[in-house]
Amino acid sequence: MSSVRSIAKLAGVSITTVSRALNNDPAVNPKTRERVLAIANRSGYVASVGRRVNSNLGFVYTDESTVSHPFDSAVLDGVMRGADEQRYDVLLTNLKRDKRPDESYTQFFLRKGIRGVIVRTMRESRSICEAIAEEGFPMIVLSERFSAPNVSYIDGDSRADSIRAVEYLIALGHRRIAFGFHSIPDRDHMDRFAAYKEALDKNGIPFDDMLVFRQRYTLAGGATILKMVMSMKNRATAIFFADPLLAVGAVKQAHALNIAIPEDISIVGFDDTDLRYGVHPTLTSVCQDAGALGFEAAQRLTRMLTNREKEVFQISVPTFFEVHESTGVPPTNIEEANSNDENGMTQYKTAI
Amino acid sequence: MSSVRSIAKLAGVSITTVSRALNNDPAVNPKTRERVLAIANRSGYVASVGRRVNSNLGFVYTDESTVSHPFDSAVLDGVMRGADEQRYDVLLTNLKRDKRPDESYTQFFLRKGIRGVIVRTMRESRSICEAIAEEGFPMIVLSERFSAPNVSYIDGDSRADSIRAVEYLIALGHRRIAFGFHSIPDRDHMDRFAAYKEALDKNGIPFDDMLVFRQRYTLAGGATILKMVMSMKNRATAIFFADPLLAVGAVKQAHALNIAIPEDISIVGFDDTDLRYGVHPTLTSVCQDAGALGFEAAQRLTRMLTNREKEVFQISVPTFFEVHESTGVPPTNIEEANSNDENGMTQYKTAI
DNA sequence: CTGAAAGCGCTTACAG
DNA sequence: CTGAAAGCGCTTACAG
Repeated sequence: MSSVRSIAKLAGVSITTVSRALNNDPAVNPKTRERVLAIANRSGYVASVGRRVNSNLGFVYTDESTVSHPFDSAVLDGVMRGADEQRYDVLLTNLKRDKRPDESYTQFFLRKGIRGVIVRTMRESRSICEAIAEEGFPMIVLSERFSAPNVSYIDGDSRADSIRAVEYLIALGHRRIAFGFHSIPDRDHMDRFAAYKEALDKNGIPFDDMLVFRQRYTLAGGATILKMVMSMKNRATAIFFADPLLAVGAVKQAHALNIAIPEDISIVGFDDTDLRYGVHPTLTSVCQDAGALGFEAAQRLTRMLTNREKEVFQISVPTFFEVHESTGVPPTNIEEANSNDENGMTQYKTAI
Repeated sequence: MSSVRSIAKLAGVSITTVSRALNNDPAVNPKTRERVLAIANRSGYVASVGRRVNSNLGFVYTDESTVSHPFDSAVLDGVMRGADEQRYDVLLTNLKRDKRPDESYTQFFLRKGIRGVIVRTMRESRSICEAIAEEGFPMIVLSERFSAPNVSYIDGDSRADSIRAVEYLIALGHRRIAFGFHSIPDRDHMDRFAAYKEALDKNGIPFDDMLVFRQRYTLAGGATILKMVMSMKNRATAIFFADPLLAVGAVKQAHALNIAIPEDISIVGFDDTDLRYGVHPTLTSVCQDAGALGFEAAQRLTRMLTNREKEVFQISVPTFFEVHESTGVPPTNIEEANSNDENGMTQYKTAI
């Protein structure tokens, strides 16, 4: 077992200094501190009370926690199953809330008794992941990608299928295709937005800013997008949603307004779990198994910790694209439908 | 701060014995062990490394973890928000998996660095909660009720509204009302089942075992129940679901089979979050705010820990009943609809 | 089944 | 900015 004593020997300092470095005593020389922490990380140090060793896996948010989103709750379920094998417990924690500004990430995690972390991050906090990797603390980032060779991640790669999804709509005859995504700037949604634009571009369809909609990841957000799309001049005939809740909310709103899917509007969703089967019609969707991603991340990380070997994983799991009943050819009488709107509400329901 | 030393003084033993009792050394006399652990609980003991004190709140399953169920993920979200105020971290752990058979619950929690627990439990493991309370470890049980005066709980009480829901169906004219619940025997579902029977009984409608359906809490489970209900002789004209996912799955399946809601069948759901708004028609539902329950539990427990005062909370938060569009009068031609089924699939869609 | 004493891991007041 | 030494909380080999 790694201890202050063994670290002291390796760092060529006293155990006093090691303890100070670990506890962020400002008296300690920054260079010394860094050397000590690097060694602590290399040797898998964690403070122990007698024989007692905490085997906690951190499930760490760099920003706000979003545990109740379908993606996160499925991931967390997978993480717990993955942590089971090596008998780790999962500690939920939040860097934004709890990390003291002057302590390093390693210091923060060690203070919490965490041996390794699975990190959920937003676009702006990517750099935090790079900093943690730089310190050498055992980590796997979930659902982000990094070019730096020292950052481990497991990523659901939805780019190819997002292009495929949009091109599928184009092949059906759609030319006005809207894009809906959520307001948290994470990489997944950026990917899907880029793919959306790329697919349009490849097929000679001009990108139109008016067709891009951003809302909070709620059913209400999806409903709002649907209403906005249906009420605009020269409206879209299809929507590609980058978020499951937005897609479900839009379908629901369409029913409420008596708008037929796919006769009046085609919808492609995104699904982290099996929500696409929860609505009618079943949503044509780009899909990933969030639970499997979480399981994989936790299993790999805990095995690594148990075996005391450092490896870097950079894994991209491709999504899959499923065609169901929410997509079809665009309505033929779209111009009329848009124009004969007398008192604000068009009568949709193209069929019948 | 409570320490082995202070406990030793109070218990009239040496610190050696205290340490042994805490660590479950079999050599220690059971009576002594019990006395020491009781004092440890009373004084809020938790092992510390130097000044370092872990402030972990345990989110503990007595059986299988069900983190991905909408109820649990909403509760967990609330628990994290509630734990924020007093800056506790949340440790997910599982008694079934990790507790050694010979250690007490207190020993188990202290070993994990947990100061207080929020417990999720099943019918059969209720007694575990009573045992934890008996040991005196700080705990709040979520979504169970206890008559023992020393067990704290926060419970969403759905009994009155479940009766109201079934009576609402009866008032609409329904006489054959099915009941669908999930296969995990928790108290909530038992409550709702009892309420269902009580409502029938109060209104002179005989209970029929054939109308009770139990499935795993999945969309597929709900779909199965709907298919079974629709295909039975002398079928039900309404279903009361005790689980959100079952209700949503049933609605979806009805759409797929072209069965109109509520024209062909009325559906009352149960909703822990806002899923009722995710389907069409919006589900008439018995509702509770699972996130609020979790928040309340975590906030009360952590405040209690911070203030070092022991209180017992026995709180029942009533659900609320919302009528939406999934319920209506029963179909008039039900007998014919049941009989003119030639090749196995009746043509429903009463309207039109 | 229990305790005095040695010892381990860590922190910290004191000294430089 | 650093370390030797005292000290704290805990565990454990030894003794009874």
